[in-house]
Amino acid sequence: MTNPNDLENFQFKKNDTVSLRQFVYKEIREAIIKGHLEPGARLREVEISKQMNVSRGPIREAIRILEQEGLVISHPYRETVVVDLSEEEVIHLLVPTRRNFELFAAQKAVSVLTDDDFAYLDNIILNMQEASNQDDLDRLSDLDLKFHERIVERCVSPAMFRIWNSISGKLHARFLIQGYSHSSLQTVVEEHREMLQLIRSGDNERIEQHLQKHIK
Amino acid sequence: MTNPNDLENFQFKKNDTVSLRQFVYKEIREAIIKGHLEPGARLREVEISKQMNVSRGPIREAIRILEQEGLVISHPYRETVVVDLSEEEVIHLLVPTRRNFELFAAQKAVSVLTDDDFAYLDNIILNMQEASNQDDLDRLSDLDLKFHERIVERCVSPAMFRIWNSISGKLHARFLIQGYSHSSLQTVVEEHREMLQLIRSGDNERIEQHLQKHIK
DNA sequence: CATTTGTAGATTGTCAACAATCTATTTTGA
DNA sequence: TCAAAATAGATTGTTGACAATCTACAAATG
Repeated sequence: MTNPNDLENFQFKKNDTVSLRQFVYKEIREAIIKGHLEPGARLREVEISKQMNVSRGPIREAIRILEQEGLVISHPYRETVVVDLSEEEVIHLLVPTRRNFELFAAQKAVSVLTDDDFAYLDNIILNMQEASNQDDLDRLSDLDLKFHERIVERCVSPAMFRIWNSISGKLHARFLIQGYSHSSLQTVVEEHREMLQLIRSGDNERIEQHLQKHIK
Repeated sequence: MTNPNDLENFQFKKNDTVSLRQFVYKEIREAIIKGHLEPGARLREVEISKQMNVSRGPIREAIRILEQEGLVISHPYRETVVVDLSEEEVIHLLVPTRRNFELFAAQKAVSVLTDDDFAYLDNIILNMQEASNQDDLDRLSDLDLKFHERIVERCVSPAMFRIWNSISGKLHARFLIQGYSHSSLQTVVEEHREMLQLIRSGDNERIEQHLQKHIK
Protein backbone atom coordinates (compact mmCIF):
# COMPACT_ATOMS: atom_id res chain seq x y z
CA MET A 1 0.00 0.00 0.00
CA THR A 2 2.53 2.58 1.14
CA ASN A 3 5.42 2.99 -1.19
CA PRO A 4 8.56 4.60 0.31
CA ASN A 5 9.19 6.42 -2.93
CA ASP A 6 5.68 7.72 -3.22
CA LEU A 7 6.17 11.02 -1.43
CA GLU A 8 3.16 12.57 -3.11
CA ASN A 9 0.76 10.90 -0.73
CA PHE A 10 2.76 11.31 2.44
CA GLN A 11 1.10 13.35 5.17
CA PHE A 12 2.40 14.60 8.46
CA LYS A 13 0.19 14.12 11.46
CA LYS A 14 -1.99 17.06 12.38
CA ASN A 15 -0.75 18.98 15.37
CA ASP A 16 -3.27 17.88 17.92
CA THR A 17 -1.75 19.90 20.74
CA VAL A 18 -4.31 22.23 22.25
CA SER A 19 -3.92 24.87 24.89
CA LEU A 20 -3.07 23.79 28.41
CA ARG A 21 -6.37 25.06 29.77
CA GLN A 22 -8.13 22.80 27.25
CA PHE A 23 -6.06 19.88 28.44
CA VAL A 24 -6.67 20.63 32.09
CA TYR A 25 -10.37 21.20 31.49
CA LYS A 26 -10.84 17.90 29.70
CA GLU A 27 -8.81 16.05 32.29
CA ILE A 28 -10.82 17.32 35.26
CA ARG A 29 -14.11 17.01 33.40
CA GLU A 30 -13.49 13.40 32.56
CA ALA A 31 -12.55 12.65 36.14
CA ILE A 32 -15.87 14.07 37.31
CA ILE A 33 -18.01 12.53 34.59
CA LYS A 34 -16.47 9.11 35.02
CA GLY A 35 -16.96 9.27 38.73
CA HIS A 36 -13.31 9.43 39.80
CA LEU A 37 -14.09 12.71 41.51
CA GLU A 38 -17.28 12.36 43.51
CA PRO A 39 -19.72 15.11 44.47
CA GLY A 40 -18.23 17.17 47.27
CA ALA A 41 -14.64 16.44 46.32
CA ARG A 42 -12.43 19.51 46.65
CA LEU A 43 -10.28 20.89 43.86
CA ARG A 44 -7.07 22.55 45.06
CA GLU A 45 -5.33 24.67 42.44
CA VAL A 46 -1.80 24.10 43.71
CA GLU A 47 -2.34 20.37 44.05
CA ILE A 48 -3.61 20.04 40.48
CA SER A 49 -0.88 22.39 39.35
CA LYS A 50 1.81 20.08 40.73
CA GLN A 51 0.17 16.90 39.49
CA MET A 52 -0.18 18.17 35.93
CA ASN A 53 3.00 20.22 35.92
CA VAL A 54 1.14 23.31 34.75
CA SER A 55 0.99 26.75 36.33
CA ARG A 56 -2.15 27.92 38.07
CA GLY A 57 -3.24 30.25 35.27
CA PRO A 58 -4.62 27.63 32.88
CA ILE A 59 -6.00 25.65 35.81
CA ARG A 60 -8.01 28.62 37.02
CA GLU A 61 -9.36 29.17 33.51
CA ALA A 62 -10.37 25.51 33.30
CA ILE A 63 -12.13 25.80 36.65
CA ARG A 64 -14.09 28.82 35.42
CA ILE A 65 -15.33 26.76 32.46
CA LEU A 66 -16.28 23.85 34.70
CA GLU A 67 -18.05 26.20 37.06
CA GLN A 68 -20.13 27.80 34.31
CA GLU A 69 -20.79 24.31 32.99
CA GLY A 70 -22.20 23.47 36.39
CA LEU A 71 -19.88 20.61 37.28
CA VAL A 72 -18.12 22.42 40.13
CA ILE A 73 -18.96 25.32 42.37
CA SER A 74 -16.49 27.89 43.67
CA HIS A 75 -16.79 29.74 46.95
CA PRO A 76 -14.68 32.90 46.63
CA TYR A 77 -11.41 32.76 48.54
CA ARG A 78 -12.47 29.46 50.03
CA GLU A 79 -12.67 26.41 47.83
CA THR A 80 -14.15 24.82 44.76
CA VAL A 81 -15.93 21.48 45.00
CA VAL A 82 -17.64 19.02 42.68
CA VAL A 83 -21.41 19.66 42.65
CA ASP A 84 -24.23 17.37 43.65
CA LEU A 85 -27.53 17.67 41.74
CA SER A 86 -31.01 17.01 43.08
CA GLU A 87 -32.88 14.11 41.54
CA GLU A 88 -35.89 16.31 40.91
CA GLU A 89 -33.94 18.80 38.82
CA VAL A 90 -32.28 16.06 36.85
CA ILE A 91 -35.66 14.62 35.92
CA HIS A 92 -37.61 17.79 35.32
CA LEU A 93 -34.97 20.03 33.81
CA LEU A 94 -31.96 18.16 32.45
CA VAL A 95 -33.63 15.12 30.93
CA PRO A 96 -36.34 16.93 28.91
CA THR A 97 -33.90 19.61 27.79
CA ARG A 98 -31.45 17.07 26.55
CA ARG A 99 -34.23 15.19 24.82
CA ASN A 100 -35.37 18.35 23.07
CA PHE A 101 -31.85 19.14 21.88
CA GLU A 102 -31.29 15.65 20.56
CA LEU A 103 -34.65 15.63 18.82
CA PHE A 104 -33.87 18.90 17.11
CA ALA A 105 -30.47 17.60 16.04
CA ALA A 106 -31.73 14.22 14.85
CA GLN A 107 -34.35 15.86 12.67
CA LYS A 108 -31.77 17.98 10.92
CA ALA A 109 -29.30 15.14 10.72
CA VAL A 110 -30.36 13.57 7.44
CA SER A 111 -29.53 16.73 5.53
CA VAL A 112 -26.39 17.56 7.51
CA LEU A 113 -24.44 14.39 8.18
CA THR A 114 -21.87 13.28 5.65
CA ASP A 115 -20.82 9.78 4.67
CA ASP A 116 -17.93 10.15 7.09
CA ASP A 117 -20.32 10.91 9.91
CA PHE A 118 -22.45 7.88 9.14
CA ALA A 119 -19.38 5.68 8.91
CA TYR A 120 -18.28 6.97 12.30
CA LEU A 121 -21.72 6.27 13.80
CA ASP A 122 -21.87 2.80 12.24
CA ASN A 123 -18.54 2.10 13.79
CA ILE A 124 -19.75 3.19 17.18
CA ILE A 125 -22.64 0.76 16.91
CA LEU A 126 -20.18 -2.02 16.11
CA ASN A 127 -18.11 -1.14 19.16
CA MET A 128 -21.25 -0.95 21.27
CA GLN A 129 -22.14 -4.49 20.26
CA GLU A 130 -18.68 -5.60 21.30
CA ALA A 131 -18.89 -3.79 24.62
CA SER A 132 -22.31 -5.29 25.23
CA ASN A 133 -21.04 -8.79 24.52
CA GLN A 134 -18.23 -8.26 27.02
CA ASP A 135 -20.54 -6.72 29.63
CA ASP A 136 -18.33 -3.63 29.61
CA LEU A 137 -20.66 -0.96 31.00
CA ASP A 138 -18.01 1.74 31.18
CA ARG A 139 -17.15 1.42 27.53
CA LEU A 140 -20.77 1.20 26.48
CA SER A 141 -21.80 4.39 28.23
CA ASP A 142 -18.74 6.09 26.79
CA LEU A 143 -19.83 5.10 23.30
CA ASP A 144 -23.38 6.17 24.07
CA LEU A 145 -22.12 9.66 24.85
CA LYS A 146 -19.92 9.78 21.74
CA PHE A 147 -22.83 8.69 19.52
CA HIS A 148 -25.11 11.55 20.50
CA GLU A 149 -22.22 13.99 20.76
CA ARG A 150 -21.35 13.52 17.12
CA ILE A 151 -24.90 14.08 15.92
CA VAL A 152 -25.55 17.16 18.06
CA GLU A 153 -22.16 18.68 17.34
CA ARG A 154 -22.77 18.52 13.61
CA CYS A 155 -26.38 19.68 13.58
CA VAL A 156 -26.26 22.59 15.98
CA SER A 157 -24.23 25.77 16.45
CA PRO A 158 -21.17 25.78 18.78
CA ALA A 159 -23.04 27.83 21.38
CA MET A 160 -25.90 25.34 21.45
CA PHE A 161 -23.52 22.41 21.48
CA ARG A 162 -21.97 23.83 24.63
CA ILE A 163 -25.35 23.75 26.34
CA TRP A 164 -26.01 20.18 25.27
CA ASN A 165 -22.54 19.19 26.35
CA SER A 166 -22.92 20.65 29.81
CA ILE A 167 -26.25 18.92 30.27
CA SER A 168 -25.20 15.51 29.01
CA GLY A 169 -22.05 15.70 31.13
CA LYS A 170 -24.05 16.20 34.28
CA LEU A 171 -26.47 13.44 33.34
CA HIS A 172 -23.64 11.06 32.60
CA ALA A 173 -22.00 11.73 35.96
CA ARG A 174 -25.34 11.23 37.65
CA PHE A 175 -26.36 7.97 36.05
CA LEU A 176 -22.95 6.41 36.37
CA ILE A 177 -23.27 6.78 40.09
CA GLN A 178 -26.85 5.57 40.22
CA GLY A 179 -26.23 2.70 37.84
CA TYR A 180 -27.99 2.12 34.55
CA SER A 181 -31.65 1.32 34.74
CA HIS A 182 -31.71 -0.42 31.39
CA SER A 183 -33.01 -3.95 31.35
CA SER A 184 -29.93 -5.06 29.48
CA LEU A 185 -26.91 -3.73 27.69
CA GLN A 186 -28.16 -5.34 24.52
CA THR A 187 -31.23 -3.11 24.62
CA VAL A 188 -29.01 -0.04 24.57
CA VAL A 189 -27.24 -1.27 21.46
CA GLU A 190 -30.53 -2.06 19.71
CA GLU A 191 -32.02 1.34 20.48
CA HIS A 192 -29.05 3.13 18.98
CA ARG A 193 -29.08 0.93 15.93
CA GLU A 194 -32.75 1.76 15.36
CA MET A 195 -32.11 5.43 15.95
CA LEU A 196 -29.39 5.56 13.32
CA GLN A 197 -31.69 3.75 10.91
CA LEU A 198 -34.44 6.31 11.48
CA ILE A 199 -32.03 9.20 11.01
CA ARG A 200 -30.92 7.74 7.70
CA SER A 201 -34.54 7.47 6.59
CA GLY A 202 -35.26 11.05 7.65
CA ASP A 203 -38.62 10.09 9.10
CA ASN A 204 -39.00 12.92 11.61
CA GLU A 205 -42.27 11.61 12.92
CA ARG A 206 -40.85 8.28 14.00
CA ILE A 207 -37.65 9.87 15.28
CA GLU A 208 -39.74 11.79 17.77
CA GLN A 209 -41.60 8.67 18.87
CA HIS A 210 -38.38 6.73 19.25
CA LEU A 211 -36.64 9.40 21.31
CA GLN A 212 -39.66 9.61 23.57
CA LYS A 213 -39.23 6.08 24.84
CA HIS A 214 -35.46 5.96 24.39
CA ILE A 215 -34.90 8.57 27.09
CA LYS A 216 -37.01 6.73 29.61
CA MET B 1 -36.30 57.98 61.09
CA THR B 2 -32.53 57.67 61.53
CA ASN B 3 -31.29 59.03 64.81
CA PRO B 4 -27.57 59.89 64.93
CA ASN B 5 -27.39 58.68 68.52
CA ASP B 6 -29.06 55.41 67.77
CA LEU B 7 -25.96 53.36 67.18
CA GLU B 8 -27.76 50.11 67.89
CA ASN B 9 -29.38 50.09 64.50
CA PHE B 10 -26.43 51.34 62.54
CA GLN B 11 -25.20 49.05 59.82
CA PHE B 12 -22.19 49.31 57.62
CA LYS B 13 -22.80 48.63 54.02
CA LYS B 14 -22.16 45.06 53.01
CA ASN B 15 -18.86 44.68 51.30
CA ASP B 16 -20.19 44.41 47.82
CA THR B 17 -16.76 44.18 46.27
CA VAL B 18 -16.53 40.96 44.40
CA SER B 19 -13.57 39.50 42.63
CA LEU B 20 -12.28 41.37 39.64
CA ARG B 21 -13.19 38.53 37.29
CA GLN B 22 -16.76 38.81 38.54
CA PHE B 23 -16.73 42.52 37.84
CA VAL B 24 -15.24 42.11 34.41
CA TYR B 25 -17.62 39.26 33.58
CA LYS B 26 -20.71 41.25 34.53
CA GLU B 27 -19.47 44.31 32.71
CA ILE B 28 -18.86 42.52 29.42
CA ARG B 29 -22.00 40.43 29.76
CA GLU B 30 -24.17 43.48 30.23
CA ALA B 31 -22.60 45.17 27.25
CA ILE B 32 -23.48 42.17 25.10
CA ILE B 33 -26.98 41.61 26.49
CA LYS B 34 -27.89 45.26 26.21
CA GLY B 35 -26.65 45.36 22.67
CA HIS B 36 -23.67 47.67 23.17
CA LEU B 37 -21.49 44.92 21.80
CA GLU B 38 -23.05 43.50 18.68
CA PRO B 39 -22.63 40.00 17.24
CA GLY B 40 -19.22 39.77 15.59
CA ALA B 41 -17.62 42.44 17.77
CA ARG B 42 -14.10 41.52 18.79
CA LEU B 43 -12.87 41.38 22.38
CA ARG B 44 -9.21 42.31 22.79
CA GLU B 45 -7.74 41.39 26.17
CA VAL B 46 -5.23 44.23 26.34
CA GLU B 47 -7.78 46.78 25.26
CA ILE B 48 -10.25 45.72 27.95
CA SER B 49 -7.38 45.46 30.39
CA LYS B 50 -6.48 49.12 29.86
CA GLN B 51 -10.07 50.33 29.86
CA MET B 52 -10.93 48.62 33.16
CA ASN B 53 -7.49 49.01 34.72
CA VAL B 54 -7.28 45.32 35.50
CA SER B 55 -4.60 42.83 34.54
CA ARG B 56 -5.29 40.25 31.88
CA GLY B 57 -5.68 37.34 34.31
CA PRO B 58 -9.20 38.14 35.55
CA ILE B 59 -10.19 39.22 32.05
CA ARG B 60 -9.21 35.88 30.61
CA GLU B 61 -11.16 34.09 33.33
CA ALA B 62 -14.22 36.23 32.58
CA ILE B 63 -13.90 35.40 28.89
CA ARG B 64 -13.82 31.68 29.68
CA ILE B 65 -17.11 32.06 31.57
CA LEU B 66 -18.68 34.03 28.74
CA GLU B 67 -17.47 31.46 26.26
CA GLN B 68 -18.96 28.53 28.15
CA GLU B 69 -22.11 30.61 28.58
CA GLY B 70 -22.25 30.87 24.81
CA LEU B 71 -22.11 34.64 24.50
CA VAL B 72 -18.68 34.77 22.88
CA ILE B 73 -16.54 32.35 20.95
CA SER B 74 -12.76 32.11 21.13
CA HIS B 75 -10.49 30.99 18.33
CA PRO B 76 -7.23 29.88 19.95
CA TYR B 77 -4.34 32.30 19.46
CA ARG B 78 -6.57 34.35 17.18
CA GLU B 79 -9.48 36.24 18.64
CA THR B 80 -12.68 36.08 20.61
CA VAL B 81 -15.87 37.57 19.20
CA VAL B 82 -19.48 38.04 20.26
CA VAL B 83 -21.63 35.20 18.90
CA ASP B 84 -24.57 35.34 16.55
CA LEU B 85 -27.37 32.82 17.00
CA SER B 86 -29.62 31.37 14.34
CA GLU B 87 -33.30 32.21 14.56
CA GLU B 88 -34.20 28.57 14.28
CA GLU B 89 -32.18 27.55 17.31
CA VAL B 90 -33.51 30.41 19.36
CA ILE B 91 -37.06 29.29 18.65
CA HIS B 92 -36.65 25.54 18.89
CA LEU B 93 -34.07 25.24 21.64
CA LEU B 94 -33.73 28.33 23.77
CA VAL B 95 -37.35 29.42 24.05
CA PRO B 96 -38.84 26.05 25.09
CA THR B 97 -35.97 25.35 27.46
CA ARG B 98 -36.38 28.67 29.17
CA ARG B 99 -40.11 28.12 29.37
CA ASN B 100 -39.60 24.73 30.98
CA PHE B 101 -37.19 26.12 33.56
CA GLU B 102 -39.52 28.96 34.48
CA LEU B 103 -42.47 26.64 34.72
CA PHE B 104 -40.58 24.36 37.07
CA ALA B 105 -39.50 27.33 39.17
CA ALA B 106 -42.92 28.98 39.27
CA GLN B 107 -44.55 25.78 40.45
CA LYS B 108 -42.17 25.49 43.38
CA ALA B 109 -42.32 29.19 44.11
CA VAL B 110 -45.31 29.27 46.43
CA SER B 111 -43.55 27.07 48.96
CA VAL B 112 -40.12 28.66 48.53
CA LEU B 113 -40.50 32.42 48.20
CA THR B 114 -40.44 34.51 51.36
CA ASP B 115 -42.31 37.71 52.13
CA ASP B 116 -39.17 39.58 51.15
CA ASP B 117 -39.21 37.90 47.76
CA PHE B 118 -42.84 38.79 47.17
CA ALA B 119 -42.22 42.36 48.27
CA TYR B 120 -39.34 42.54 45.81
CA LEU B 121 -41.51 41.17 43.00
CA ASP B 122 -44.39 43.51 43.85
CA ASN B 123 -41.95 46.36 43.65
CA ILE B 124 -40.75 45.24 40.25
CA ILE B 125 -44.34 45.29 39.00
CA LEU B 126 -44.72 48.84 40.28
CA ASN B 127 -41.57 49.88 38.47
CA MET B 128 -42.74 48.09 35.36
CA GLN B 129 -45.94 50.08 35.41
CA GLU B 130 -43.87 53.26 35.65
CA ALA B 131 -41.60 52.22 32.82
CA SER B 132 -44.61 51.33 30.71
CA ASN B 133 -46.21 54.71 31.35
CA GLN B 134 -43.01 56.41 30.26
CA ASP B 135 -42.58 54.17 27.21
CA ASP B 136 -39.17 53.15 28.53
CA LEU B 137 -38.56 49.86 26.74
CA ASP B 138 -34.99 49.45 28.01
CA ARG B 139 -36.04 49.72 31.60
CA LEU B 140 -39.05 47.47 31.11
CA SER B 141 -37.08 44.64 29.58
CA ASP B 142 -34.50 45.02 32.34
CA LEU B 143 -37.24 44.61 34.96
CA ASP B 144 -38.68 41.68 33.02
CA LEU B 145 -35.35 39.90 33.30
CA LYS B 146 -35.01 40.73 37.01
CA PHE B 147 -38.51 39.44 37.72
CA HIS B 148 -37.90 35.96 36.36
CA GLU B 149 -34.33 35.92 37.60
CA ARG B 150 -35.46 36.31 41.18
CA ILE B 151 -37.96 33.48 40.95
CA VAL B 152 -35.67 31.03 39.21
CA GLU B 153 -32.70 31.85 41.41
CA ARG B 154 -34.68 31.07 44.56
CA CYS B 155 -36.40 27.91 43.34
CA VAL B 156 -33.58 26.10 41.63
CA SER B 157 -30.03 24.98 42.46
CA PRO B 158 -27.04 27.20 41.55
CA ALA B 159 -26.01 24.83 38.76
CA MET B 160 -29.47 24.98 37.19
CA PHE B 161 -29.67 28.73 37.67
CA ARG B 162 -26.50 29.05 35.63
CA ILE B 163 -28.17 27.27 32.74
CA TRP B 164 -31.27 29.45 32.92
CA ASN B 165 -29.10 32.51 33.18
CA SER B 166 -27.09 31.65 30.09
CA ILE B 167 -30.23 30.99 28.11
CA SER B 168 -32.15 34.08 29.17
CA GLY B 169 -29.07 36.21 28.52
CA LYS B 170 -28.88 35.02 24.94
CA LEU B 171 -32.60 35.50 24.43
CA HIS B 172 -32.45 38.98 25.87
CA ALA B 173 -29.62 39.99 23.57
CA ARG B 174 -31.50 38.52 20.66
CA PHE B 175 -34.86 40.16 21.21
CA LEU B 176 -33.39 43.53 22.03
CA ILE B 177 -31.92 43.61 18.58
CA GLN B 178 -35.05 42.32 16.88
CA GLY B 179 -37.34 44.55 18.92
CA TYR B 180 -40.21 43.41 21.10
CA SER B 181 -43.11 41.80 19.35
CA HIS B 182 -45.54 42.62 22.14
CA SER B 183 -48.63 44.54 21.13
CA SER B 184 -47.96 47.05 23.89
CA LEU B 185 -45.79 47.62 26.90
CA GLN B 186 -48.89 47.63 29.06
CA THR B 187 -49.55 44.01 28.07
CA VAL B 188 -46.15 43.02 29.45
CA VAL B 189 -46.95 44.61 32.78
CA GLU B 190 -50.33 42.92 32.97
CA GLU B 191 -48.93 39.52 32.18
CA HIS B 192 -46.39 39.77 34.96
CA ARG B 193 -48.99 41.00 37.39
CA GLU B 194 -51.16 37.99 36.59
CA MET B 195 -48.22 35.65 36.84
CA LEU B 196 -47.33 36.86 40.30
CA GLN B 197 -50.96 36.49 41.32
CA LEU B 198 -51.00 32.88 40.11
CA ILE B 199 -47.76 32.09 41.91
CA ARG B 200 -49.22 33.43 45.14
CA SER B 201 -52.26 31.21 44.67
CA GLY B 202 -50.11 28.16 43.96
CA ASP B 203 -52.43 27.02 41.18
CA ASN B 204 -49.94 24.98 39.16
CA GLU B 205 -52.45 24.14 36.51
CA ARG B 206 -53.13 27.74 35.59
CA ILE B 207 -49.46 28.69 35.91
CA GLU B 208 -48.71 26.28 33.11
CA GLN B 209 -51.49 27.68 30.92
CA HIS B 210 -50.37 31.22 31.56
CA LEU B 211 -46.72 30.56 30.77
CA GLN B 212 -47.75 28.85 27.57
CA LYS B 213 -49.16 32.01 26.05
CA HIS B 214 -46.84 34.39 27.94
CA ILE B 215 -43.81 33.12 26.07
CA LYS B 216 -45.42 33.57 22.70
C1' DC C 1 4.18 37.78 -12.57
C1' DA C 2 2.91 34.31 -9.32
C1' DT C 3 4.34 31.61 -5.51
C1' DT C 4 6.92 30.79 -1.71
C1' DT C 5 9.63 32.33 2.15
C1' DG C 6 10.77 35.41 5.63
C1' DT C 7 9.95 39.09 8.61
C1' DA C 8 7.38 42.58 12.16
C1' DG C 9 3.62 43.72 14.95
C1' DA C 10 -0.32 42.32 17.28
C1' DT C 11 -2.55 39.15 20.14
C1' DT C 12 -3.25 35.20 22.94
C1' DG C 13 -1.06 31.60 26.09
C1' DT C 14 1.79 30.56 30.21
C1' DC C 15 4.39 31.35 34.24
C1' DA C 16 6.10 32.59 38.89
C1' DA C 17 5.94 36.06 42.44
C1' DC C 18 3.15 38.69 45.38
C1' DA C 19 -1.40 40.20 47.69
C1' DA C 20 -5.78 39.32 49.87
C1' DT C 21 -8.73 36.38 52.32
C1' DC C 22 -10.21 32.45 54.96
C1' DT C 23 -9.83 28.76 58.70
C1' DA C 24 -8.14 27.00 62.68
C1' DT C 25 -5.41 27.67 66.61
C1' DT C 26 -3.41 30.29 70.17
C1' DT C 27 -3.26 34.10 73.03
C1' DT C 28 -5.20 37.62 75.72
C1' DG C 29 -8.15 39.86 79.03
C1' DA C 30 -12.07 40.03 82.04
C1' DT D 1 -13.22 29.58 82.54
C1' DC D 2 -14.87 31.74 78.52
C1' DA D 3 -15.25 34.90 74.81
C1' DA D 4 -12.89 38.18 71.94
C1' DA D 5 -8.65 39.25 69.53
C1' DA D 6 -4.38 38.17 67.44
C1' DT D 7 -1.69 35.07 64.67
C1' DA D 8 0.01 31.42 61.43
C1' DG D 9 -0.70 28.46 57.61
C1' DA D 10 -3.23 27.33 53.69
C1' DT D 11 -5.62 28.73 49.68
C1' DT D 12 -7.46 31.70 46.26
C1' DG D 13 -7.01 36.30 43.71
C1' DT D 14 -4.07 39.46 40.96
C1' DT D 15 -0.23 41.10 38.54
C1' DG D 16 3.52 41.95 35.11
C1' DA D 17 6.91 39.67 32.41
C1' DC D 18 7.94 36.40 28.99
C1' DA D 19 6.69 32.73 25.34
C1' DA D 20 4.06 30.98 21.50
C1' DT D 21 1.20 31.77 17.68
C1' DC D 22 -1.25 34.26 14.15
C1' DT D 23 -1.93 37.81 10.37
C1' DA D 24 -0.44 40.79 7.04
C1' DC D 25 2.94 42.42 4.43
C1' DA D 26 7.57 42.56 2.38
C1' DA D 27 11.35 40.08 0.17
C1' DA D 28 13.10 36.45 -2.43
C1' DT D 29 12.77 32.91 -5.87
C1' DG D 30 11.74 30.80 -10.16
